[in-house]
Amino acid sequence: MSHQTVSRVLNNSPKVRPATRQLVLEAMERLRYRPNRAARALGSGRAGGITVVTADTVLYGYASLLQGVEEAARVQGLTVGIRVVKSDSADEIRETVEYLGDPSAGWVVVVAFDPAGTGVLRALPEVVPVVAATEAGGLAGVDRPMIYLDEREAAADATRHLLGLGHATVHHVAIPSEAPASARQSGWRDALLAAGAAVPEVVSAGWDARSAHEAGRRLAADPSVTAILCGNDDTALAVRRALYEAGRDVPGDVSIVGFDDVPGAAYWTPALTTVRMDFAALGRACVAAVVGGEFPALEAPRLIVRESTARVTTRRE
Amino acid sequence: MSHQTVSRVLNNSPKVRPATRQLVLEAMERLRYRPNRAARALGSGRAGGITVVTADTVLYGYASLLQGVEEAARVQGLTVGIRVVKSDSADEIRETVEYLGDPSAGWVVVVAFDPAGTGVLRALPEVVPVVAATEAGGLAGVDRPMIYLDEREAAADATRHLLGLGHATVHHVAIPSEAPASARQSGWRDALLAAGAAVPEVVSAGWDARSAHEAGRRLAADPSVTAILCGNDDTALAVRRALYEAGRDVPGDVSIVGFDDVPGAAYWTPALTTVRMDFAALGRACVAAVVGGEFPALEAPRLIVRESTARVTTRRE
DNA sequence: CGGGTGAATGTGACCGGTCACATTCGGCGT
DNA sequence: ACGCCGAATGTGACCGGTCACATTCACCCG
Repeated sequence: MSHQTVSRVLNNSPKVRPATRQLVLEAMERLRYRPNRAARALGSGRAGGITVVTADTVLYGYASLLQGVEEAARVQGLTVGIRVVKSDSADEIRETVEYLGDPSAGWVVVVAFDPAGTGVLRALPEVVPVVAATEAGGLAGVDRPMIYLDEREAAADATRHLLGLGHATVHHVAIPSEAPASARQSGWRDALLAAGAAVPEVVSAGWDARSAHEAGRRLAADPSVTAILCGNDDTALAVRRALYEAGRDVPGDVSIVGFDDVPGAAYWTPALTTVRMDFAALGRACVAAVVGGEFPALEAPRLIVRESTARVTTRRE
Repeated sequence: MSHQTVSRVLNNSPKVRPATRQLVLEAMERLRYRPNRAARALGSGRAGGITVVTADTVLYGYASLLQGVEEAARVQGLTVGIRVVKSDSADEIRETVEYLGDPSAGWVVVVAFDPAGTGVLRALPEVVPVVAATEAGGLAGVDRPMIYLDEREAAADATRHLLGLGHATVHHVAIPSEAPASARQSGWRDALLAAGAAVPEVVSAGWDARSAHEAGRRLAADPSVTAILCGNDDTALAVRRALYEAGRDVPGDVSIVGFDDVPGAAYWTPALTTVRMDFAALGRACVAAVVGGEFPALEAPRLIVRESTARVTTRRE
């Protein structure tokens, strides 16, 4: 029995008789043989693995996507590596791209939710097999497979929900990943326009709670704001805090809606009305796209109405 | 110039003249040469990387630790892989151990906060170089390097803080990772004992918000509980919700304390009094322990008093 | 029953480094 | 100027698979 035959059963090539395959499999079991991943990668030129490039590992969306990638990769027998790019500085992008240039990095999944991610995606040489998880709509001028969750309709739903509750308009606090033409913003804006409501200026916040809190303070100071659509749940948390500090009740005085539906959102007080985003499924889809396995259906993001939104009241006690 | 000399400068062996090294370095730059990681791993038998074994990637403690590992690994030029073990089922542990048996897995960091992690740690063959992030005190009967954050004193502090506020005793909701003799529980119990307070039965909860909520409901139903030390911040969130549903105000009627200090904790309403745990530093320390770099000082967990704890009132309006 | 044919298996080189060892170099003592 | 010795460099095998190609096998047909 030659090493080649063994190699063939490992890669389950069709050119091996079932009986022979069985024989090899038994021998492998008996000898407790485990193929060496490094040797495999070296010989074939490509690695049996995926590396995910991300700007963060703690934020819910990123962590959740990573979880999805890992899960899908594991069932396929693929290793998963992780590489964080903190910023979109030229140096950091260059280093990351060099790192990914090594064939043993394998397939690459870049989380292109932010400038760091998109920067890497743009700079990656043609030869590196990559798939990107992006904002809805993908990235203009990039010719790479891209997958996304399209939350445009859900954003519009959320806006209409608020309008339907009697709010004159809906304000929006954006997170860093949002472009002006992003699905969140355009869904929100279009719904406002369609309803003939005023389109307030977007307030921008960072990923950190502090800046979201600051954004919340600005809005809380304006008595005309009664409904806020927040870029994500973390933002909503800080905005709600700012509202509380200003003495404005949620949802009594102001209604808020988040994005993501973090695991605890249903347990907030008040429970948060938010848009559920299935980042883990997005991660699994990325793996399928890059290695070509079963492609899971991506459930569209949808609004989950809970307690943080309410009919506007004209109470003046 | 032989390939061997190049290999030597790559591994910065001392046996190469500075002038020669410089020459090689320049040539590498000119040729845009990048060493192939797979070939390196194959030739040397060991991989230049770390793989993190963890039961979860989304929960704050785990995600944060992973972030710390990645950061430290990246500055050392090490790759980082990730492998999740969802449960401590025999099959899953065996598969994970087999996976780690491959030399190209490199050094291993196992997050042994739970049965899955400790199971892998116990089953790992002697030859696999590993370091474990564990509960305070380490694991009995395991002869492996272990690093931990010792929150015993902080747990005692939190308990004393609550007692000092006039609460007769402090209840405790435990998370899955806690052993009865864990630092959290023994710190809490000892402080109670030292103060001559009753030691209530521990209420156990899972990682999920639902079970924490259920635990909270049980406590909320008992009018004698006025102070609760929660196993982590996520638990505290759900417990606080249960209290709210039962019509009990926080901190007016019941004071709660969490563990971890998740990024948003300061922005809760009321802001959460909690114990800050620096999981990222723990992750960095694991890398240092396993590859032998700069060992960062581990800051001891400490109580951060905010708004969710207050003096017990005897108001009966 | 020989020849032809496609499927199954074997052969040796090769991936890009590292390792153990051989060789050459450079400076020193005499 | 010679020889010596340790330091610097070069040589070839090897890690454990994969690849391209050669060979053998089994079976069918005339």
